[in-house]
Amino acid sequence: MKSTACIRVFADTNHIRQCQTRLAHVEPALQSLASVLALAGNEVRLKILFLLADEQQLCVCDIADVLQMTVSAVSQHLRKLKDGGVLHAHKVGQTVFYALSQPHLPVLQPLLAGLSAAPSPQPAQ
Amino acid sequence: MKSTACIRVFADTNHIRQCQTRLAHVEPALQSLASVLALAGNEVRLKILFLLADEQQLCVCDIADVLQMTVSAVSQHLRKLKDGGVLHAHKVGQTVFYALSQPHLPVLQPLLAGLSAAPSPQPAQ
DNA sequence: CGCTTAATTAAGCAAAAGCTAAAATAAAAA
DNA sequence: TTTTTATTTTAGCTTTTGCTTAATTAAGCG
Repeated sequence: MKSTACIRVFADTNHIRQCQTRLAHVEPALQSLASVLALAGNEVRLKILFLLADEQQLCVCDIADVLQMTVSAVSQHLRKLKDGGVLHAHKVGQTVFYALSQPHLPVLQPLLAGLSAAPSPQPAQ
Repeated sequence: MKSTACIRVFADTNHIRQCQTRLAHVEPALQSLASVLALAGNEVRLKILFLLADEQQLCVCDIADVLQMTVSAVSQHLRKLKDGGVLHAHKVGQTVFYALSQPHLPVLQPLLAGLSAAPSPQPAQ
């Protein structure tokens, strides 16, 4: 993808290759993490995750009410979160309840917990 | 944004309003967090962050070499990260070095640290 | 069964993202 | 000063995202 390489003084080819190796090593984990962060990196979805961390479980309708959004729009977000393994759903009668799912909880819990703690962007100085 | 409210049995209006209040409370922090996660939720940018966590600082050229990407493409990612307060740059001669910045480090550090530790998506069972 | 309710899905569209290629800055070096 | 090098910026284009509206599926209930 790259045509002209930099010919700077410090072009340490060994170093470059070392970085590439290290990257390749974590590639699968990094890819997985990136997808979770991409899901959480949307304000609406992060709100949904925050609510579910608080409330254990909520139905589509409740979430739509809280966020003042269309059921359809919310449902589409929930689908993404479910597909990403962040949420799981269980149906009771005709209502579907969503809840945080195990797999990525270790990543999300601390982020969500930080929200209730620190209101400002700088968390403790 | 919503036309018809759900008329389900458990439509607890008080509960809904309680959730809205709690959300409103963390709104600024949540917004800030979402923007950082959105930045990190891109594979290329997450790689850049991972590299910088390892290497302290790198120039645009180095990163482009490691990622096998155009300098221009990398530069555009770096700009977003810098605008988001995740990175800062300092120029030495004609080369610009980028490094992780303080403000959002408490959020990012644990995520990046988790990468080197656990190769699989499930971090310890 | 037909009707209502909860939720999903599909289609369409505007906005945002991410890349390429080319032009513009800026700081050495010749 | 002209040229080279490192980086940024711009324009253009394709893909993805997130919403709306309308249609569809599914589960009670009269």
